[in-house]
Amino acid sequence: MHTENADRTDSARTRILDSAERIFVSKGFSGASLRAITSDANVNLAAAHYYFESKQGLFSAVFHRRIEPINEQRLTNLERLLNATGKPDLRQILAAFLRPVLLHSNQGTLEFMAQLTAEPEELIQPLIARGFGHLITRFTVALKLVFPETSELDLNIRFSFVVGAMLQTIFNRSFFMGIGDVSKEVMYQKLLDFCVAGFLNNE
Amino acid sequence: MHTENADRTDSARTRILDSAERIFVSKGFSGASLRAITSDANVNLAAAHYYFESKQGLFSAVFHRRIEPINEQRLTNLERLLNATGKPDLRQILAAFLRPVLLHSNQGTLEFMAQLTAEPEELIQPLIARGFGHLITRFTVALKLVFPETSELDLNIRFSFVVGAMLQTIFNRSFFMGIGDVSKEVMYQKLLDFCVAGFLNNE
DNA sequence: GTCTATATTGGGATAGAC
DNA sequence: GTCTATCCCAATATAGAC
Repeated sequence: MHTENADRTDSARTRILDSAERIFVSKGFSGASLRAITSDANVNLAAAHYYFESKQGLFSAVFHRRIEPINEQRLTNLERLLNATGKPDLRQILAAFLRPVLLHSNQGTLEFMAQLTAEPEELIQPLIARGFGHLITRFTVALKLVFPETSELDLNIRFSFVVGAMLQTIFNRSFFMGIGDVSKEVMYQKLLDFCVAGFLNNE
Repeated sequence: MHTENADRTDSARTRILDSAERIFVSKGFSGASLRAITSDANVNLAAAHYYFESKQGLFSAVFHRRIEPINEQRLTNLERLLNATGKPDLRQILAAFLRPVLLHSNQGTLEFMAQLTAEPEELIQPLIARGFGHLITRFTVALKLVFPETSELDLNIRFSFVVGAMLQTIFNRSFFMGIGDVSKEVMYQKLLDFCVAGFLNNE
């Protein structure tokens, strides 16, 4: 799928990915047409099929390009944490999960991730399973170290609140940053404070 | 748009609304076709246009049927609270917002509400403005009574975390209720505890 | 108010020239 | 690897009979 020379061919391929990402975000999978995407990317309609075979293939490629690096970073953060200290604290674990998204990702990646939750089951389920399954397992195990008395179900429920607050932050960030001077570092701290406090109390 | 007799005509109209709600939820606005909706509702394709004029009109009707009663209930809860006590507490305010959704709405309504956030801007922006604008204003004012020292921007940010956790709860509820025996009352309490603690800490 | 039939558009996908 | 042309299908919408 990937050739060794990387100039003109990659730039067309990359332009398609960039345009697709933006249009999938604003219109959703069904609402985005290959015609709109390829026109935006200044390539021929057939190029999309040449590089990605199908619209689903293109969506999948957009997904993996952005989500996998983030989740690898999250796992790296977590492993480093567990190796350094026998029993990490809650804030460190949540930070390992939230930091790569809130601080080290561009807005396009974030909005694509948020958009994912609303796509049809049959489209995203295989992507989620491959991209997030291992991650959630590892974080649940880590959380269990901090809350050995708490059931895994309970930990998963609280963790879903964290995910929800994070996604809402992504959706609204540009909105809030438009109103006041709210940097992404500030948003990150506010979100982390909120989640740590919420997680702890919820015994 | 609405006739006085309410038997066969309303039942067709209602069946279309019900089917539309379910299919919009699972496929999104663009992914849902009038053909799929009317076929599911056992009415003719043309009936959808007869009752709702266009696909957008149908979407709008689904929105108003479900969201307006919920938001009226939220406002009623809030007004009762403010009239009863000079200075309500945070938990009461958040409960006024969350209770109508988590305890008194059917799953279809909830999923439709969650799905909303991901629809294209131009589709939902007018609906959101009309359906949620006043609500958010009133709740922000109420929160300002509890946190007079905190900026409105900050209150809005924290409130968005609450909304995010709520939406994630909607998305995942059937999932969690499948795993363990987690009733909606339990989910509601866990969510409320999480949000109150998160909101308070985040000074 | 319900249905058939159809106008019209737009979409994904592919064949085949270059 | 890029482009044109086209196939084929599905979609919204509407006209008009009943």
